[in-house]
Amino acid sequence: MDAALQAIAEPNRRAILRLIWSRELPAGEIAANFTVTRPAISQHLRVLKEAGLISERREGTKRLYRARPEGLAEVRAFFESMWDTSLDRLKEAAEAEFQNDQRSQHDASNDNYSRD
Amino acid sequence: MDAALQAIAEPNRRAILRLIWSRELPAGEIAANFTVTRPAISQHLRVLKEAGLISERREGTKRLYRARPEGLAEVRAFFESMWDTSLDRLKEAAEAEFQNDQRSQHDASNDNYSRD
DNA sequence: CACTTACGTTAGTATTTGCTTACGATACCG
DNA sequence: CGGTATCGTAAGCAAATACTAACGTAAGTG
Repeated sequence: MDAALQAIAEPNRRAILRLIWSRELPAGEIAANFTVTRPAISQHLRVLKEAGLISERREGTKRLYRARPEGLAEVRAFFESMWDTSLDRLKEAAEAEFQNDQRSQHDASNDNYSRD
Repeated sequence: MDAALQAIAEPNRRAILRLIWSRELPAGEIAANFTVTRPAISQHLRVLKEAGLISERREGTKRLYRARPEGLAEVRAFFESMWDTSLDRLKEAAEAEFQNDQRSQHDASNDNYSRD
């Protein structure tokens, strides 16, 4: 899962993933959609493959790539787990609000980032 | 959203996020949970904050940090969108298969950078 | 066979990243 | 005021990263 998160942190790799999410494409056509060189895309494809996010299939001299949704689902589980624990927090917040009616800043969090 | 994905790609930052997901914690106590030095954690906190993933509150000489689920939700939207487009694709694929075998890239995905 | 197509791989490089060791800033307390 | 917590910032460094140019490889094609 660590490798998958690392892989999708790169914008070009996310674009690749989107490109071959539902249709299979040869490496050349994938690379044609980017400004970087073909070897660069080839390297990105390797990272994605080793992260389990895409699959490769050879057909003659071509290599067809396709996204592997199961790989991303693995990453998605990370977020779901976070939201599960977030229920604890919501419960705490609810209890606090029940005890004393204080409307200080329980939702503000807008732009109260302070700066020196 | 780019910054958020980049931020959670780092294992220590994910650990920080989990640590302050449901409870507010001062920087020192956060750092106490790691082997790296306190300044390193301080830098991670800055990255997380600039990515909109955490919020900071000052109390005396302490700085209390807390996760900002809205930030992660933003990232989660990325995954949802992937699955949404996947449905579109599947529908298209089904229709295409029903009608005939036609290969025109009418959807153009998005910005297709070109290169020679 | 030579030649082409469609790729990956290697070597080298500039930039970014995560870290540590100083140092600076701010709130507090006597 | 000086001294102590608590914490961010600056500088510097080793490692990782994303890239390009050049080369290597395997599958056709004549």
